[in-house]
Amino acid sequence: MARRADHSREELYENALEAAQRIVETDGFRALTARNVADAIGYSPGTLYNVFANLDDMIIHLNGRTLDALHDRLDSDGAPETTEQRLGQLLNGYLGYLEDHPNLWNVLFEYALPDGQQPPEWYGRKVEKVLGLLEAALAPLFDANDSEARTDAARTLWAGLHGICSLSSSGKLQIVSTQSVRAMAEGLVANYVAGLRVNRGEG
Amino acid sequence: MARRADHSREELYENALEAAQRIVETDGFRALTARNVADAIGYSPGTLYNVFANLDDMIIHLNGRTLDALHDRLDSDGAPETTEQRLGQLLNGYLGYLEDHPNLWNVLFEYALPDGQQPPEWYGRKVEKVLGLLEAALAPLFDANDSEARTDAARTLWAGLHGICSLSSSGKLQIVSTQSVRAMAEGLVANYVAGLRVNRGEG
DNA sequence: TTATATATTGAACGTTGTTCATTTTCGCCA
DNA sequence: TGGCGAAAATGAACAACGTTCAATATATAA
Repeated sequence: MARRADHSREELYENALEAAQRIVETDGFRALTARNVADAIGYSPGTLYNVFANLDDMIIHLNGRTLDALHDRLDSDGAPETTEQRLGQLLNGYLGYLEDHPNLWNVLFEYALPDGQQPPEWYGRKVEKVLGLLEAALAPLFDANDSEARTDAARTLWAGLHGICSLSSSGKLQIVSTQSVRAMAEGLVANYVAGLRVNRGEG
Repeated sequence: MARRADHSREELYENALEAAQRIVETDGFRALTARNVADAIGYSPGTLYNVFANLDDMIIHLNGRTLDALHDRLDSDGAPETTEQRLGQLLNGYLGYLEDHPNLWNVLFEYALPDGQQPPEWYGRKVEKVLGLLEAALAPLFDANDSEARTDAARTLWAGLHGICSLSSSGKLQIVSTQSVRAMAEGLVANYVAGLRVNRGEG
């Protein structure tokens, strides 16, 4: 028992996260245990602690992968003509990812670090990368030099979408149909953007 | 040892939830364990299972209390003149509660039942009661008979606020100041409502 | 006073995250 | 080729978790 040359540290990292992802997608967040992941990759639980600091750390890395996948899905190369079209494209991508990977999405947003711990810096960069797509789509609605308002708007829309999907998927919004989620999300984007146009026109 | 006449079942229920609340507010969600609650009320862990089906059930009842408290706080009797003033009042109440009871708020929104389980029906009624306040505030923006649009708008705003506060408090929005949260929340309400007015004017 | 019913217990079970002394193997150098 | 040092992997062990339930002690009824 030791020094198996089966896998490098990088391979172990990849295999563990792949297994974690499969476990979450198949059996949900509560099935994501150290022993389950270790079994899935054919190693003992202790080995995981050579790769990750602890389970929290592993989950954050899993969420990092999810953010990357979401970003790739949203970063399509189609060139829509209007701001509204581009936002609709992003919304479709977001809801589509949520539909394809509900459990992964769940871990991404519902998992919280203990107490007041903050995610690491590299994680924040991944978040910013996704938010950057939204910012770019919203750019036509703002003065080029008013980057703060643009950033705030992107965060607000992003958070608003998250709130709708999060509360509805956990049954905290008294919602029945899945159509209603899409309608609310579209309404949020449409009305918020319309409001931005109005206020910009006034300002 | 058994049948202490110390407390009735109702008192036990109240004491347990009070203890649970204090534990959450003091030490956070991860400190909310059956043994901690049992210790706090001077009973053994097994006794809790005479009052609640399990810990999930206890947490849902705790969240029910939180919803009641939030409702009472929002249901102030001031009579603001404009729709925007009333919405600002509700927003202040919401953010105020979040500031006063961050950990309770956290459990209310971040705790999710396992798998696809739904909250019980009485819990849904408490949610609807809070949403009703928002609906009433938004009523002037809709035709009296279009209750569906009104309901959707209330849910959307409610969920949007939740998203902003949830993501920012867990460090997933790259936000530094607490002022920024308020600014985003105010921006969400202002722009969304402005958008509602525009679209209603068009329709 | 005795009997019945029931509230309460706390030991016990299986599982969790996590640690670390031990063991085994790899890679290198003589 | 032989062996030595470094390091990877183990898995038993620990404390704490949710949960169960036979045993028990007490309140109440007879």
